[in-house]
Amino acid sequence: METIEQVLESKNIRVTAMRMLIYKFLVEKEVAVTLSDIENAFEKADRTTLYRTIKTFEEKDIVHQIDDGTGITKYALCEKGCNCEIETDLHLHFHCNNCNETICLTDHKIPQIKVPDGFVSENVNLVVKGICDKCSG
Amino acid sequence: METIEQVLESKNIRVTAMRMLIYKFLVEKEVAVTLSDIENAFEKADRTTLYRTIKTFEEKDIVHQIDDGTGITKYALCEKGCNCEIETDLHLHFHCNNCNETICLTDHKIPQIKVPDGFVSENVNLVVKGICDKCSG
DNA sequence: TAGTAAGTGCAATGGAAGTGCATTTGTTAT
DNA sequence: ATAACAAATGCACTTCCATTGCACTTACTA
Ligand SMILES: [Mn+2]
Ligand SMILES: [Mn+2]
Ligand SMILES: [Zn+2]
Ligand SMILES: [Zn+2]
Repeated sequence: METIEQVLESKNIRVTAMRMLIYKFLVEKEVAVTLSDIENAFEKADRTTLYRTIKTFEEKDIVHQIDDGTGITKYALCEKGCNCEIETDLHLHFHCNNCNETICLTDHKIPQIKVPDGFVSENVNLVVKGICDKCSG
Repeated sequence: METIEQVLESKNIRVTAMRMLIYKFLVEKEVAVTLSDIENAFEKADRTTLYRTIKTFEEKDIVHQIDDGTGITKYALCEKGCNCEIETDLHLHFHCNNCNETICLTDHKIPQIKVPDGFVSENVNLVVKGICDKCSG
């Protein structure tokens, strides 16, 4: 089991208190989070710091951004061994219309999508909306 | 061939100068447009009017909204006989990373997406990003 | 341990979306 | 045709999220 320090170090970013806390927060949350979510969890910290921390995490492929159509960008930890660097996010995302939460369905890869002649597909964003398992129960 | 008046009347909204102009603008554009695009095309008109016009068009299923991941909502005319009322937008959208334009691929329907047990899929947003036919030529 | 680079906090900005209210325009009934 | 009503438009203002500049603090490294 890798420690948080080890994760950060392996991504070549400095280990700071703030970063460790935010990383831990993301691990514990099982759903994608907004910047406001993080803000609410760390009221003593400055918004800008949280913002830049998550941006750094994004650049270093620690988290990936999710646009679930709510208009607010969400973030979730990349899975171990995910290679965002090479191609973006192959898995699909599910947004619950009831509880308003968004989760990564990392096991559900996006199928090959055909595009017309002349078009070149570089990546695909796929968001399914509906009712999540917790809400449909 | 239906006139613009006839289109608007068939959707039960009042025919006004502004609405006809915006409708015409949308027909001529072959790509999805932002509110700013419309704003730039009609500098004499007030933003609010344009905003509310497009919202009315959306409600009446004259246009549909597209979230292509750029963070700015775009709009495009619904195809004749498209039934947005029943289910949202079955076709996929293509966003060009080069010219930054987004188009409807109305012939390319979104495939059935499997979700895990307990999840209920209500609708799907699928955006393919890459290079469009004009830019790849 | 001094010097440098990176991280953090505060203040301010910008863009897009949305709303309240007064005015104008279109529709309908007399 | 005109009055009465409803819908459309214009203006001003607000809110929310994202983003930046700059000063200060903390962490690395020579
Ligand atoms: Mn994900
Ligand atoms: Mn479309
Ligand atoms: Zn739910
Ligand atoms: Zn293009």
